[in-house]
Amino acid sequence: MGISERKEREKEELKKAILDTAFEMFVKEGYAGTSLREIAKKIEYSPATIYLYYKDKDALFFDIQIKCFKDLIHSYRNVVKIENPLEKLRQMGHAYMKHNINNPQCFNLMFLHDSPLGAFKREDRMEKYGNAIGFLRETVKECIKENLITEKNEMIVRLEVWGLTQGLTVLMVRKSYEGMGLTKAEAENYIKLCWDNYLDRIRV
Amino acid sequence: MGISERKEREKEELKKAILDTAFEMFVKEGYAGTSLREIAKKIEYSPATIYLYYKDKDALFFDIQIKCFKDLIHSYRNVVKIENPLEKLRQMGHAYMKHNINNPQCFNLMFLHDSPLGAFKREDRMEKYGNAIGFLRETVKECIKENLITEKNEMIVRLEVWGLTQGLTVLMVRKSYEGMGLTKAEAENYIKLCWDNYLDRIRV
DNA sequence: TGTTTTACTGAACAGTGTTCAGTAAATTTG
DNA sequence: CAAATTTACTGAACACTGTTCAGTAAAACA
Repeated sequence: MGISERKEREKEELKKAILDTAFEMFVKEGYAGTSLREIAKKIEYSPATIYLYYKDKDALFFDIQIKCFKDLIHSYRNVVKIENPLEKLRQMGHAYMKHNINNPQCFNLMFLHDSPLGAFKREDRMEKYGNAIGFLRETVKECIKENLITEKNEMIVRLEVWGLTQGLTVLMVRKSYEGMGLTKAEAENYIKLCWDNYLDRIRV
Repeated sequence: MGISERKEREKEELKKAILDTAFEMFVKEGYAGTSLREIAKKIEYSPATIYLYYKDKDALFFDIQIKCFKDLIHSYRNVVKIENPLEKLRQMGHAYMKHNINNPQCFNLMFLHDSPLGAFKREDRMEKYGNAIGFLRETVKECIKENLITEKNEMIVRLEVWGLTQGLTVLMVRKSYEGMGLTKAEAENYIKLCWDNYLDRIRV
């Protein structure tokens, strides 16, 4: 069965080529700025061919989002090793914000772009950022268990942590700091201070 | 000069008709889901006519954003009267989140949609949410001045407040709470708790 | 060798934002 | 009042977009 295996391999290679090219363009130009025709031209196939591998633009976009989430989770690789849960939470926040500020378009695609998310089943979505959510949940749980923070309601902490880091990131990515008379570098410094400040306040 | 005045009035009426129809559609269908041809059809004019009143779709969208910001600021009308700065800040946050949760598409258009914002000069942007920013700045300043909060760095407080409320709102609008196993009503309750919690922690 | 399956494409459809020559009516001018 | 000009608008076109589908070569199988 060597032939059919080779064919299978070739198909997967083409699918990967589509995905990689699409990723590059989505990240550079955003969702609206990326056209399937351009992707097709870059990989030297007809636009129709893409439809043999992806149902439509949103199905392709969904896989792009997954790739973005994988990259995000990968940026946690040094954080997961940290012993102290509160320090782990702190580094997690910093890693999260830093990664997204450095990859603003990925952040857009993951959290800010709207339409296609709703088109997929809840389970599909779950799987996407399931790991990231789980990591946060476990770390918060450890912090409470080891009596490192004053707030004992796990959900409250999770929402505050997520809300604050997410909000500060949006502030950076959308350049809202400009309206406050800050440069990007200044704002980035303040963001870090905010996050450390918050953790210092909730620590026991 | 009654005639030219009438003409001027008619022109403004048509411009308003375009804006109102566009607002309705932008809020219902989002930026991408709104087409100038449909707007034109609704007001019973040719698509080309819109271009006599707005340079392009983004110029129209810019005015829509201003309308959204006006609505947002209007939702503060009962908050501004509050005497105690810290209580004013609290109600401000609640009003902000409530308004945006009830008008998620406006929130999208104001803060989450990306492309056209960058196309306008900084001063134009400033003017848009200038009042909202100013209101937050003044309230925070009062809180510090009257020694109501422990943190004395004005910018830190402003960023934390904005970041947290913005982040919690994004969490609601983008339904991230679903990934945490919460219903919308539950999440909305938690959000409020988070915000009150935060303020209780920074109060002196 | 003939048949079927596979992988792909060209052309078309319906939609988009945008431009511009042209037009009919209203206004101003001679 | 008639002619010239300005005003407000439009139809048609251009260059795009996502998407579909009949058709086609080549490869695999019988």
